Amino acid sequence: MQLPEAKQKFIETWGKLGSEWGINRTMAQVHALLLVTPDALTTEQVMEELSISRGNANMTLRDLIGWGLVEKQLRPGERKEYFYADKDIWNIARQVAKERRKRELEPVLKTLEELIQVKGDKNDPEFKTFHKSMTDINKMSKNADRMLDTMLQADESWFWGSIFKMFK
Amino acid sequence: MQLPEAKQKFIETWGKLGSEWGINRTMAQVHALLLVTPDALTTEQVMEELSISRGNANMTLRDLIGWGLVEKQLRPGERKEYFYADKDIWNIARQVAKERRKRELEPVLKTLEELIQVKGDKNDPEFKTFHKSMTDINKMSKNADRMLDTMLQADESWFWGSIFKMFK
DNA sequence: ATAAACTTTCAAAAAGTTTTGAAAGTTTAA
DNA sequence: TTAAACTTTCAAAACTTTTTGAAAGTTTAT
Repeated sequence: MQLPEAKQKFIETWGKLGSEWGINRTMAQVHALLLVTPDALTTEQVMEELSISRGNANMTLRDLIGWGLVEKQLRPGERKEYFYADKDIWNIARQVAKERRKRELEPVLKTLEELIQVKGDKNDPEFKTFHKSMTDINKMSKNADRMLDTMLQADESWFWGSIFKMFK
Repeated sequence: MQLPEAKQKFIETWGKLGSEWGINRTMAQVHALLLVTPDALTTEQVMEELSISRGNANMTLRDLIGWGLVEKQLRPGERKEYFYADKDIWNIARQVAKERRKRELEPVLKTLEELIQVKGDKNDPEFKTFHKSMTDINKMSKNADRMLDTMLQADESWFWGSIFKMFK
């Protein structure tokens, strides 16, 4: 397999993976393209490489910036904006975990707290089952939340730091 | 808030969460319904409670069985099939992690192995960036894979067992 | 102030996904 | 074997999400 074909395949794979995990396919593809490109690209180049429209490229790049995965670069003497992706995969994973925690885990935790407060007849199996499920899910989500929090600070954490080293 | 309303809200929340994570909304909703229902339900009851069609209910229940989240129960002397969801949230999480690992992580690892083999000019920045990204992503995915594997066996593992207890 | 270079917006269209429901299939009891 | 009870299938319809592209907006240089 040659480089251009391999790039194509990676972009396709990354896009598919993204969409399976609730990330827009094009966004994952643009990210993949930037990941295998040594230097920053313009909107124009992204449009060209992936055959997507200007509007789509622009929106997707803005989203990627919102996720903290891509940065805008300005070059002295040029009007065009260049887009560059951080290539450190550990930073990428942290960034994604951080965003999803904020965007998805937090709202669910809020709803669960509310649902746990619902009062009912302690002898009603319906109520008992409901209440137990809510309590259990809440507990586990809170744990996941705390765990993520700890892991996201792994740089500074002796404990997780040493655990991750085990997997290097 | 009263129980029926609370159930409704939970079903809605769980469905939304599911779709944000690449799981079909209805599937997540049916699962949520079964999670807050003490006993097994028939296809008919699921259709009724969620106002969905027979075909949809049937397919969704089959999918849930495929994910290992729901079991079919047969009652002596009855023709109908009953569906019951395991309510142990830790089992649920493990099951989902296990399935997604198999369905998504494994194929990506396979593709990455292939892309890492691609040969090229070691002085070409294009090639260098591509190769480094592939190697890094592969490393991290393999780690995630091994970590999941370890965690999925936590029951039998002294090490992770004791780590999880910290978060109880 | 003007025009060129570039970015952003958004309504409409296309693409993709999910749902429906009627028909076909299967199993069981008598 | 037949009919009733139940389950499964799948093409078409409904719905959701994504993409397009032309128009509007912004910035910069002269």
